[in-house]
Amino acid sequence: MGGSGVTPDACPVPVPARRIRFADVSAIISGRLYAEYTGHMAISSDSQPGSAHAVYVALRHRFSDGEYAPGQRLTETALAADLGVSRTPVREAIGRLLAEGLVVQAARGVAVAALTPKEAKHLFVLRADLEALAAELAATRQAQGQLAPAEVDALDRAVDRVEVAVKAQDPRASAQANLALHRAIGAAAGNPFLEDTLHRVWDRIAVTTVANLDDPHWAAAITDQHRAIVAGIRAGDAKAARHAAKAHIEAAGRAYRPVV
Amino acid sequence: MGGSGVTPDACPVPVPARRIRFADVSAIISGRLYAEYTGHMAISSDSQPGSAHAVYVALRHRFSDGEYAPGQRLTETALAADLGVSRTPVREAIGRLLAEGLVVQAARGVAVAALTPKEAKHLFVLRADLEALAAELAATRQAQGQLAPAEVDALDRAVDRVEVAVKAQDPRASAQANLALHRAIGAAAGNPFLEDTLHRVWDRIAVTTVANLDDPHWAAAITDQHRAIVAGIRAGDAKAARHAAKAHIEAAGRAYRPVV
DNA sequence: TAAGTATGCATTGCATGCAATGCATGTCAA
DNA sequence: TTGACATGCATTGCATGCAATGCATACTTA
Repeated sequence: MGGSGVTPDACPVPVPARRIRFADVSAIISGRLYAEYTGHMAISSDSQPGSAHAVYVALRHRFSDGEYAPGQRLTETALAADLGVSRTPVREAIGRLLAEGLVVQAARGVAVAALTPKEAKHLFVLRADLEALAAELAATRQAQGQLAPAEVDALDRAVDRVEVAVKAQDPRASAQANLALHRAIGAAAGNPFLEDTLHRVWDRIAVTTVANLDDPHWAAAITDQHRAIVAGIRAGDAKAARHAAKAHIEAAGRAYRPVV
Repeated sequence: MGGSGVTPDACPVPVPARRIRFADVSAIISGRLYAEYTGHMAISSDSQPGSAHAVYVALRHRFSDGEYAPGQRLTETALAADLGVSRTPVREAIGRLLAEGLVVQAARGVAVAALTPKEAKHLFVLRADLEALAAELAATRQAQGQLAPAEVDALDRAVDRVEVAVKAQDPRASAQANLALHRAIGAAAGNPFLEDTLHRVWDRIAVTTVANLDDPHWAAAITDQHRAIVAGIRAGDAKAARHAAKAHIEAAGRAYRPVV
């Protein structure tokens, strides 16, 4: 389809741009709508083909592994060579990361997004409210009998795992277990959009969490707060769950120290 | 546009697309860290060069204008021809839209995301909480004297404009004014991450808002609810503002009817 | 030595070629 | 007429070429 089919006067499209010209021939397919999505909203990350997506996942992994220093510049050429693909899929993956705010536009390409203290504060404010909502919704579902007992039990076990890891002073395992718990709560809320938003926020903070658990004072308090949240959910007490979650994240925000 | 490449003065896409010079900024840094200017978080939409971004903005515009039917399929070839660019920037833009959930992966490419009633419900639950937080933060800032009087007055005027448009039974203007008001509140919250998240949610609902204001019952109530929110903000009463905002969005959610 | 300037090169951004894929349509047989 | 099958073609996905851009370094000059 090179440029051969482009009409010469097709180029100037006025800013309002309200004409759909592409409905010409093939846009609408025999009246059939393709809205057959299966709700792959949150964590749709997997089950997608193509190396562009593979690059995206790989980069994402490296990010949460803290493999790149905040502020570090990434060149698509280097990434392409590193991952053994051409620049096109790399470019596409970077575009998504850009849209998600995990990388920012730098002088010449992109750089790994860093968090200023002020940004961190804002993020934690948002996160506190989102997690409060998640806990609230989870508790509500529990009260309405929409939560499987196994799911609730899993929350308790997740809390246990965090406790063990924290006590073992294993920052990496702690962060992982902690994230798993919060993820589970997010899932228990049963709202895919909320879940998706939470993931965005967590990803943005990712590196932080590791550093957070170094604080012994904070480490001592974390399990109690986790238990309070899960207790609220188990009891179906939306208000209690909300407040516990909010308090927890706010405490986490106060414990936050930038990873310099 | 065969093999000649793009002509110097071609007008590929209807977007200003001013070049910004990073030179000044990055020359100062000159070290390895380009992490300073992470500011472009909320509404970073503009002030970015390149036709890929232009395509993204153009598509986004069309989406919120309801120019594409939900479920309608989009082919990158057609879009490229329509916008007068090659497939590469189109592909990149679509990637971002995909990441934002505004389009979904279809059988052969992507389709405009539709909202099932259940999804809409979830979306409004999230939105209610987010806007509640925004109102709360705005009120808090007002109480702390961080909000310019002009900004607060602007909120009132925005409410007025919605009222006028609704009374004039102009759905399109109503939707626009309504969005402007909510945007202003979001901005007054002073949290770029919250603002960004709100934008995502609004965009996902965009089409809905237009249809919403058709309901006369709802149209009658909307101004009072708006006033309650702004009154709470003006008074610096975080709690009142939060509750008013939450109630407002919940009411909007109930008034929601899918746009068939 | 420090400041200003010119130049080379790394890197991006876009266009396009080529191959793989799978949907849709037309054809043939029961 | 209806079903299955085969074929063609639209469309995507990836790689690569080419030109533009601006950073960094070396060089010149005061």
